[in-house]
Amino acid sequence: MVDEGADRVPQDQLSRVFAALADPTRRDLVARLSTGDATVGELAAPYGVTVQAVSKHLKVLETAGLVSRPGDTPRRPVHLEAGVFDVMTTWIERYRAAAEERFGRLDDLLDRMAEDEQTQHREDRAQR
Amino acid sequence: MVDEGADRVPQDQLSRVFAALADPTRRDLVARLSTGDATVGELAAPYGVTVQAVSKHLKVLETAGLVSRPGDTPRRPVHLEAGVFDVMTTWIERYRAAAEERFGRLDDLLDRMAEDEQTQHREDRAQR
DNA sequence: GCGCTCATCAACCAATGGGTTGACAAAGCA
DNA sequence: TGCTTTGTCAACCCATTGGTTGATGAGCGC
Repeated sequence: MVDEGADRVPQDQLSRVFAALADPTRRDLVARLSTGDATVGELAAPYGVTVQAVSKHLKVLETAGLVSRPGDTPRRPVHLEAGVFDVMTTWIERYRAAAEERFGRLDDLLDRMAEDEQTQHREDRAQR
Repeated sequence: MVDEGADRVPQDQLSRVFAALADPTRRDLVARLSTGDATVGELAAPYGVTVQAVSKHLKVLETAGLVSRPGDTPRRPVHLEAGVFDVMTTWIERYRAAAEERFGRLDDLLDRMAEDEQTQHREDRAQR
């Protein structure tokens, strides 16, 4: 309803991307992948969790489209797909813009109200 | 580790904001609030869920800082705090930028490799 | 003051999510 | 070939979450 026309981005993917980045470990994985591709083992090393857990995290990131892993051999590199960020920023900007525009209108309204109040007084003493 | 210095934005809030927006109902609430404040009842009306459920969603949005509700009387308006969007876009842009810069460097690297191949011949006189 | 409506709180339920351990498939190396 | 390393799959555990129903407070209209 409010979203009519916003379906250029499927709601599901939006949910998956936001959900994927809701986890601090996964955000950190993304952060590290932003500096270069890495293998699962390399990614798992710095954490206090098992490789299996990291593997799960990567699958979440993959189904969200944030990460790709060409091939299916061991030691294949994990690659960050930064393009998906656009899906989020597009959504965010849409509503931020709407909210700010509304603020703009509100500010205008307040300005006009304040102005009217002042005009009240000016009314009495002056018409220059 | 990769995040050193990125703590201007507390990880917790980042998690809460992303998690809040991972739910389609909550995204829709934000969308509708971007067009103007509303009461809980008004927000709940269009959905097939109970008012209690919407109340819970609003609490999630509130603890994420996405929404505020001044006062504590019934029928108080729910207000969108669009400023929190910056928390997300800041995070996103940081790593998008890093990834894109890396792509840039990769291109550079490939360029340099191609160049080196050509430079092989010049090697003879380039004493270093 | 008496109800009515609006919203929250509380308890509960089913489903999801992040984590573990254990078993297993697939390269790489002796 | 056989062993080791790397990663995934499967089952299970516990905490969290989105939803419900039921009861309880807080203002507003009569």
